[in-house]
Amino acid sequence: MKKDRIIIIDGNSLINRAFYALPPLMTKEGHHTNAIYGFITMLFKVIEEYQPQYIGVAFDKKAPTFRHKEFKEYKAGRKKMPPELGEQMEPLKEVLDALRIYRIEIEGFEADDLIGTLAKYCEAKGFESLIVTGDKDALQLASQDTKILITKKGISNLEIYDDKKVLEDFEVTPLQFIDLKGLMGDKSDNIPGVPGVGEKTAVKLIKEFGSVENLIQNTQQISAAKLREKIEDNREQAILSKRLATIVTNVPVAMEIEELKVEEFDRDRLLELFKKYEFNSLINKIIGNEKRENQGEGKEQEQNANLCIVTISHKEAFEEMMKEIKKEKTMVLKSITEEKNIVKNKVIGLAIAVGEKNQYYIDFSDYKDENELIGLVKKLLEDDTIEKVSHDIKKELLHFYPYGIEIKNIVFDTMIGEYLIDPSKSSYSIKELAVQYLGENLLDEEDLRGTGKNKLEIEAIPREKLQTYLCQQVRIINKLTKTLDEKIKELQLLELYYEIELPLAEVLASMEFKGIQVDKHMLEDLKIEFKEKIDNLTEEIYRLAESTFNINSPKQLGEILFDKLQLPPIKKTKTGYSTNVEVLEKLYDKHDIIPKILEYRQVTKIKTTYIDGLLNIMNPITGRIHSNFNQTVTTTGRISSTEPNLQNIPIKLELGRQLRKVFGAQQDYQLIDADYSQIELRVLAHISEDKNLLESFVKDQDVHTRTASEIFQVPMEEVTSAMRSSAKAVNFGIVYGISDFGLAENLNISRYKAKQYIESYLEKYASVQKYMEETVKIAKEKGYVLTLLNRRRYLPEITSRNFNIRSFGERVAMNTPIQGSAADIIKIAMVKVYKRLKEGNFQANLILQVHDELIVECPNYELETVSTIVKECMEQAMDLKVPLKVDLAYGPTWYDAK
DNA sequence: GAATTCTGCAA
DNA sequence: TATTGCAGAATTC
Repeated sequence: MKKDRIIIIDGNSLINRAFYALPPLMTKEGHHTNAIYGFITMLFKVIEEYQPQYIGVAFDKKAPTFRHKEFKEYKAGRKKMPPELGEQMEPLKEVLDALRIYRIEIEGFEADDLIGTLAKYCEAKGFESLIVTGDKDALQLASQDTKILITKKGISNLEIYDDKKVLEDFEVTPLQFIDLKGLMGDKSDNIPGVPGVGEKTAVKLIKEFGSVENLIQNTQQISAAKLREKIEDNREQAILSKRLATIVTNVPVAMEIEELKVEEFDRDRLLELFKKYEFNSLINKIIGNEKRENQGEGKEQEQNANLCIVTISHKEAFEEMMKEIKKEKTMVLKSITEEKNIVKNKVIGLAIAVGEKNQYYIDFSDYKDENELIGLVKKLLEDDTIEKVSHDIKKELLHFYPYGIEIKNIVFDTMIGEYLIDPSKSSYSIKELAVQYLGENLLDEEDLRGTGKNKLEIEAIPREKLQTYLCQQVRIINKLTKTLDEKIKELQLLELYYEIELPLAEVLASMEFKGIQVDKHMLEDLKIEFKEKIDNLTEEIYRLAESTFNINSPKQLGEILFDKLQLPPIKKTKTGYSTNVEVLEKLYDKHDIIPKILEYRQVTKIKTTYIDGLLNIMNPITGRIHSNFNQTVTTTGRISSTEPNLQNIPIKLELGRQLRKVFGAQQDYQLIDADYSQIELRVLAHISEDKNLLESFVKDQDVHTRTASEIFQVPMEEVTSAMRSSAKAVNFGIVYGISDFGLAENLNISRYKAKQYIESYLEKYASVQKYMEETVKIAKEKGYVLTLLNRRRYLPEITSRNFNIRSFGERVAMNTPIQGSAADIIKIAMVKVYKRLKEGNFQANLILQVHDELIVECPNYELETVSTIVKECMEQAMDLKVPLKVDLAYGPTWYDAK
């Protein structure tokens, strides 16, 4: 018969391990959770792996133990538990209670003693015991039936020890482990041992004499005189140390072993706690397990349980569905396409939810007459009387543009909704939403396609799987719409959501679809030109270094510069020497190789990131670049751009700026470039109502010159360019949430001087100071900050007891309302421009946004009108206490339009 | 192959 | 130890 198995966990040891092994995790409300998370992950892992019949977690009690009574310095000098960990103890116990796992705690005894007693008891009963701990002390308990699982590096690796393994690894028996400690002592518990005896000597002695007692009775046999003396002088201390290190195995415990029997956990309570601590992956795991258990007949059927799908494959069925939709007036849609090309993607499947119960699914390859189908879908999606809801509607728009279909009457997007509710999340998938709001576990793309080399092409996914996947999604979206809408209302985000973000999705879709023209020939010529430059520089650098190496590798470059050439290392990174521009510039005159490396860096950056990058991603059909504009990435409300990032095309240095010549308007068109002048400082003037700052903008002064004049106390005419550029840095600093350290770094001046600059700024701009203090205060009280349109960002960092984290929170509190309000403003402008151009049937198109700048591709004959419209929409976007100013220019290329 | 680090580009 | 992003190359796991 198989033995019963018990797992005994050293709670204190394990939670400590988990705490230090994991990066800090925090909930929205600012509770630290990393130790709980790590502990539970580890717990689940051992339970899964060893399937115990019994389980218990032992904790230390605060009360002093017999060891303290015997030796009052016991555990003295031990560092107090950091509060970030301390606050996690009680929550962990709550979770264990929800798991219905027995907690073993007895006053006057340490967890070790309870574990030892329990293990010996179980051994006698014929159980197999597994002790999980991060502490080697427990190894003294190892035997054939009592095994010790010790955490190795991190938390996921456990090493298993029985008596044999202990002997193998440490050359002593488990019980002799105690003797070792008697001699070596233990710093962390403040057990003295014999001074001067370390691990090596202790092992040697115990191997020879067998035990501490035998050793001190036979000291005359120790040949080394010094060692003998040490042992003889510390006899009592060795004995005492051994006793302190001995785990007690006969604690009087009034406990029934049956209490430790594994039980069904309290599901609802557990999910509630996991939700509170935002352990979404654990929620997933539990729900996933339940699904698997209930399954029996395969995953598909289970996943289908909540679905009621009607498949549409002919006209009559489609029209039947259409009737149903018209009755309901609202539909949720989600489609999937072959991954080919943005301008000719082919839709494979379309799922539609109508009301709570019904899902329809159209498999495009099942439908006989494709033209007929497209016609019907067009009629449906363009029907202005039917409201459309989706998750990531921009994607849906793009899926249907190639068919000449424009989805009309879009009323909700759950992805954007959740983004406004909390913009700090790392992902906004339907799966996440389902877990968070409904506790449901869905298929995701990974389940569908697999990962790595086994990843399937979308075309290769079995049809039924695709159908289930999409129908699940529309069902969930439908369920979530109301909840999210209410939340949006509650947070006073209605205007931002319905007037700005939702219409913006369509603007972004159109920008992506349109793309921007690039000059392929020019790029190819540049590629050759830059390759030659790089080859020459490489050769030159190798010559100067007198060896070949990978110049791109900071590690190898560091070795050449700082070891071989003996240049002074200015700065270090986590892994070695820093070789960044600042460092290299300080070394500029120290060696001829440095200027070459700087040039090499500049040239390779342009070639690899921009020239090669752009050529790789050019659309072969349109000859244009269709960047992806993401609406739910930034925490402040800005838009981000990827594949490629068109928001960081070089401009500061002429060499890089030349690249802008490859971005052009098509024949007989111009690029109009319109950018806000000082939008962030204008926002700051508006929010803070600072007299000086307001006046600066109302009078349309050069704001940096004005700032210089204030800080340095000279008339504006006497401001030198050096003063102006310092003032400019201060203005930047103000927007970012200033610190003297940061300003000093940026201006390359002393921290003291930077502090003076800041102080004189805040003195002159007193209301700015007041605003900064106020916003930090509000952030601390409420836990979030708001933009002009109530866009919200939570700041759990701001109450941290860690100075760095808290300071970060404070800077973010100051910066987000400014950066975020500027983002609100340009988004309004984008929606307005798009609308005006569309309604006026202009041929011009908005094609790019770069945070404070809009780019429109415009036919020559519309130039004047469109320029006026763009300028007007931008300047009138919001009514502030200062005017919004827009600089506008146009030309055949982006280079010329700036 | 995925994740992380360093570097550097923009507003 | 200044805000928000994205990407390429090297390196590590």
